[in-house]
Amino acid sequence: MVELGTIDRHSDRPPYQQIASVLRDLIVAEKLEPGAKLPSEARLVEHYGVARMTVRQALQELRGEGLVVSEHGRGVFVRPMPPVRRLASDRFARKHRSEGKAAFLAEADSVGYTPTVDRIEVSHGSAPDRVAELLRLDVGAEVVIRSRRYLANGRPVETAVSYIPAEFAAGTKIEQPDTGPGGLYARLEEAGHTLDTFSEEVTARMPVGDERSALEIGPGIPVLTVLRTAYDTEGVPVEVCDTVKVAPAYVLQYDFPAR
Amino acid sequence: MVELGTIDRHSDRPPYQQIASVLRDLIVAEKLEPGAKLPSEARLVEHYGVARMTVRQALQELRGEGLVVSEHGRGVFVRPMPPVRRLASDRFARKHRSEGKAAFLAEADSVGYTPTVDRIEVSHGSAPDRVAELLRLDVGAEVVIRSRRYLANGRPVETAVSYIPAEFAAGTKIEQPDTGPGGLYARLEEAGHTLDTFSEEVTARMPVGDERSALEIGPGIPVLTVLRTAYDTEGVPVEVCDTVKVAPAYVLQYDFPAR
DNA sequence: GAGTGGTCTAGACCACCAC
DNA sequence: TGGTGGTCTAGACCACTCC
Repeated sequence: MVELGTIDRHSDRPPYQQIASVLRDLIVAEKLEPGAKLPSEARLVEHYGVARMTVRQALQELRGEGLVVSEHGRGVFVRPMPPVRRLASDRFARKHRSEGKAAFLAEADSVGYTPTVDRIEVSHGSAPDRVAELLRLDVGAEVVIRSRRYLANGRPVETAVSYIPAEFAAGTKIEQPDTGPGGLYARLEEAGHTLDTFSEEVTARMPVGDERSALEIGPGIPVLTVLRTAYDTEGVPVEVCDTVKVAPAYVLQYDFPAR
Repeated sequence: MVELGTIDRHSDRPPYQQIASVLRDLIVAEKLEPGAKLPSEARLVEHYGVARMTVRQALQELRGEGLVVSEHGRGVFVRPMPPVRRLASDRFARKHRSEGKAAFLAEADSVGYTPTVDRIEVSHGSAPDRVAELLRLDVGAEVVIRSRRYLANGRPVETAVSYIPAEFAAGTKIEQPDTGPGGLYARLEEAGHTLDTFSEEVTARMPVGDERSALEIGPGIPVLTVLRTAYDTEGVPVEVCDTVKVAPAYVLQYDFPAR
C-alpha cells in the first residue's frame, strides 16, 4: 500500500498538479517500482475527492514526462526502463568484426543484457533524397535496403535501416536477411571496400506515430536519431545507416582530436 | 483564412485525433506559418460542433508534439523554431581559436544568425560527482564554475556549465566573466595546457522544470545533453563542460575512423 | 460480468491579456 | 470589458482485459 497523502484545496497549485506531484514523488523515490501498477483512476477519484477528469489530467502530466504508461483495460503502470547502452565511437572497430560479431551483439556481452534482432527485412528500392545525397547517388538510384529492430532484454531499443548502393551489394550476403559472421561491414570489406571512416549526424526529437509503436514508447519519450555514413579507404560512401534509438536507453560517446 | 475541413463522426479515429490531424497538416504544410495564431478554442468548438474538452484534447496532442504553444489569455500559436545549428566535431579546432573567436561566435558567421551570450556567472565551488570523476578529482575538490546561456536570433538554444580545476584557472581570465579573445580554451593553452583530445557523452531526454524556463521551451520539446571533457597533451582532463541544448535546433556531427 | 482506461458532453468559474 | 486559455464538475457510453 502506498501513501497517497491529500491535496490542499486552497493552494496556489491546482489539484491536478498536486496529485501529479504526489505520484511523481512516489515513482522517483521508487516507492512505486518500475512496472508497478498505480491505483486505478476510480480509486484516485475516491481518495482525493475530485472529478475523474482531474485525476486524468494528473496522469496525463506523468505520461507526458514518460514516467508512466497506460494500458487500456489493465491499468496505469510505472514505466520500466530498458538498460542503458553506452555506444563508444570505436564500437565498429575492426577487432570486433574479426571476432565474427556484429556491433550490437558484441557489445551485449560486455554490458550484460540479452540482445535480440527481429523484423529483419531486405529489399531493393530507391534511397530517400538525403540518403542519396550522402551516398552521392542520383535521386532514385537503386539501393539495397536492410531494416531491422534491436531489442535488449526483450524490450525494443532501436530501429535501423541501412542503404547500400546496389552495385556494392550485388551477389553478396548483403542481399540476404542473414549477412553472416561479422555482419554487413565484414561483407563490404570482403567485397573490396575496406572501411576507413564513419561520419554520424546525431539529432533528437519526439517520436512520430509508427516509431512509437515499433519502439513501444509513449509520447513522453524522445528518440535519438543517428545517421551514419561509412566511407571506404578511397573516400567512397558505401553505406548509410539511419537509426532511431529510445533516448533514455542510450549514451553516445565520441572522442575527437583538438587538432 | 485557413481551411479547417470537417470531421467524420463514423470514422474509426476519434474526433479529437481527426481535429489534431487537420491542424497538424496545416502546420507542417506551413499553411499556418511559425508564429501564426490558431483559431480560438471557441471557434473550433463552433466549427466542428464538438465539446470544448474535445478541442482541448486535440490541442493537447499538438502541444505534446511540440508543434504549438499556448499563451494564457492570448491564444495558441504555431511554435516558431530557432535556426538549426550544425555542430561538427572540428568546431573546437585551433584555427578557430587563433582567429580570436570562441566556438559559438565563430560558427554564427558561417551559418548566418545573430549570436548572443547572456547569464554569464562565474563562481568557485565543488564539482558534481560525475564531473569530479571525469576530472579525476576527489569529490568536493574546488573547481571554477562558469555558466552561461547561448541565444541565436534572440532565442535561447543552449545552456552550458564549465568546470575547471581551480589550480588550472588560478590567476587567469578564466576566473573572470570575460575570458578574452579565443575564449576559455585559449586561456587554458596559454596556461600551458595544450589541448589534445575531446571526449563527449551525448544523451537526450525531456527537460526538467528550470531547463524549460531557461530554454523557453514547453514540455513537448526534448533536449540534447552533451558532457564534454577536454584533455591536454599529457592526457590530463582540464575542463568538463555540461551543455543542455534545445534538441530541434541542433545537428551534431562526428567523424571517426573505422580503425 | 466486473474492472479498467478512452472518449465525450455541457456546462461552470477563474486568470490573463488586449483594448 | 470581452475574448482567450486554464481548471474543474458530474455525469455518460464505449473498448479492452481478465476471470
